[in-house]
Amino acid sequence: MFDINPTDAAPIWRQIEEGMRRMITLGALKPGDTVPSVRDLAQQLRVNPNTVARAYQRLTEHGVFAVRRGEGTFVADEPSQPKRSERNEVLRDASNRYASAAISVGATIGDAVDELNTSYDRLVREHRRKA
Amino acid sequence: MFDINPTDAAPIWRQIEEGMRRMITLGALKPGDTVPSVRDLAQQLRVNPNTVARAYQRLTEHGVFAVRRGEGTFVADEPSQPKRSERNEVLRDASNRYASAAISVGATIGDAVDELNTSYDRLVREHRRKA
DNA sequence: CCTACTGTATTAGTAACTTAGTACAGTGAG
DNA sequence: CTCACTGTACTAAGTTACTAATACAGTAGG
Repeated sequence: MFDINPTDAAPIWRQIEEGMRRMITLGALKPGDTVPSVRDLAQQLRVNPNTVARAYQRLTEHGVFAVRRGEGTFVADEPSQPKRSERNEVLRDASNRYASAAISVGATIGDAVDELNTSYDRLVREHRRKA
Repeated sequence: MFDINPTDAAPIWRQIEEGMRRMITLGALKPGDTVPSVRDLAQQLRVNPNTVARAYQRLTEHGVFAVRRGEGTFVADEPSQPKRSERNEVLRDASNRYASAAISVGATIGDAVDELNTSYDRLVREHRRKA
């Protein structure tokens, strides 16, 4: 599905949330698809079910997932994309962090862009593989 | 000097450490320059002196700063740059995080690169202004 | 000497995350 | 109905990280 990095500063539930959003954006998960159950995904990722549940709840609150109680969790028919303003804010914050890190280690803008292309392609490829 | 974002997931001491490295990389701080005292910078950034001290200690351990006890802290005569392998690792990790966030909000690679250019330029301009 | 500044060390408090265990309500297949 | 599965809720504990408050040690200048 996707990888969890326990050493990352970002909490696991956020990594799961982001991973699910990535898969939807890239088409590896389509509207109506069933999502692994809380307990299954927890076992697969070797984390606590509560951690997965937290990510699923957030995604449900934001209209990305739809829950049919007793049946399971599904990708919403029209998974809501974040508003453009919010999207831009997230992108800008992430960009600032990356630019800051890049400069602090002496990377040029060219280095940073090259590395970004590599990372982006890798993620796209990873998820397309399982679509 | 530089801005601190208290809402950022990254701890303040790391933001300070990164900010100092940026200023050195961009020439806003040169070898031999004196650095604000722990308490001064703490007051300026509205954070606890210990938080600044932690950043300074790390920079000193890595050979970026030099301390003369009782006198103050200075930029080392030859501030050490991280090894290429470590530099690449930091850059790659940061790039992965950025790419992941970008995809998760539906940004194209073009969007991500544009935003990166903006952030990079802004940081360079900010520090050049005070060099 | 003494005051004011430097960095440093120690201790405590606070908050977040993760894990664990248990329990409850709803659905569907046998 | 019964059983196995769904998501959800709650409490508790443990760990870790960050921040805060205070005291200590060294240096320079009046």
